[in-house]
Amino acid sequence: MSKDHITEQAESLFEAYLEQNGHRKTPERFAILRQVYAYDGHFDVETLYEVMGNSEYRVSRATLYNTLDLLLDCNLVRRHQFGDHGAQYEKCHRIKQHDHVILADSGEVLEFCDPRIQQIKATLEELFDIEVLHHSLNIYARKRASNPQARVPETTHASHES
Amino acid sequence: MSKDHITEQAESLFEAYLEQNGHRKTPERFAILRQVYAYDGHFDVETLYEVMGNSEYRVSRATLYNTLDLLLDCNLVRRHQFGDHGAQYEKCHRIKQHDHVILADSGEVLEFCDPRIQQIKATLEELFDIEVLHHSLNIYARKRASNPQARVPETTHASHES
DNA sequence: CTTAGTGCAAAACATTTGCATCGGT
DNA sequence: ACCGATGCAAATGTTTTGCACTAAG
Repeated sequence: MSKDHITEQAESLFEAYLEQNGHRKTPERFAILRQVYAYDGHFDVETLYEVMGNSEYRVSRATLYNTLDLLLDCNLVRRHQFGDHGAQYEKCHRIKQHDHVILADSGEVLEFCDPRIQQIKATLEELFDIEVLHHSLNIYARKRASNPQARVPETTHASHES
Repeated sequence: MSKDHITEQAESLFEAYLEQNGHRKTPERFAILRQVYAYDGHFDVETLYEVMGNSEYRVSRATLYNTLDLLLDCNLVRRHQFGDHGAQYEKCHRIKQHDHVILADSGEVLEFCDPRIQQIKATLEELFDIEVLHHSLNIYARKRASNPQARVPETTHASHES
């Protein structure tokens, strides 16, 4: 979990972003970026705060919110609002765009990627004469009792998480 | 805005729901339902609270939240989480399912309905062996400067609001 | 040196909860 | 009469803000 290729790449992008926007390159910011990229899956601010407490740099919640905003702005993290309580964040290496299925019972989050969402966005850009910046697609579902062996259709790619 | 057909229908459904679930049919609950259905477009709890203050029945915020939960449960309203601050609600006559485009600049909300989202849901049901309960698709975009006349593609149906 | 960034604690905000009272059933 | 629903205010949990201090440029 120290410094893989993706994390290094993210650090470069972050550094460039900070320079270009006249923000200071503080050690806290990079410590947060590293911690965010060390994380697999979703996390909330409180969790990040706690785990940063044991890290090289201890940062305040205010700094976390501040830095997460910067990371959102340069697309190095994504923010999600699954339920009602508190936003969830996750790292975002721009490959591997995906959306989420939230299971009602367990709160478990599945990921999937369906090309049709891109088609919808393209259609909307024409229809409304807009430029789509990003989107959020959350499917709320529950596990089915029967039919244990599901087969995998062709268009959609799925992956699991936590 | 008094009592159109849709509102009457909603009241019947609400009444049936309350009976079947052993909830009391209080005047507050029906006053809220009527006010919700008098509303065109999205509203937040605070706005509803204020407008209810001038209404036949003045209700507390607690009752609003409580009643909105009931209305959500019987699918007479939908809840949305567009930005960070506070949920937005809207009435939901089960025809006319739609999703939202949020314009970054103005916060204006456009509505659209694309059949491909249903296809995606069907695919996911097979793929993960789940039963989709509902979904939330928000497209964040900004207006385009150029290309004033956009033409309307075939698959997507659009509507405007606010 | 200048001033953005930080930590801390207080404030703001939306939502939930506890409790006494009210009113459907 | 019973007990669920209400209003109010206090509590909760998350995010923001004010301010004095630190450190990046």
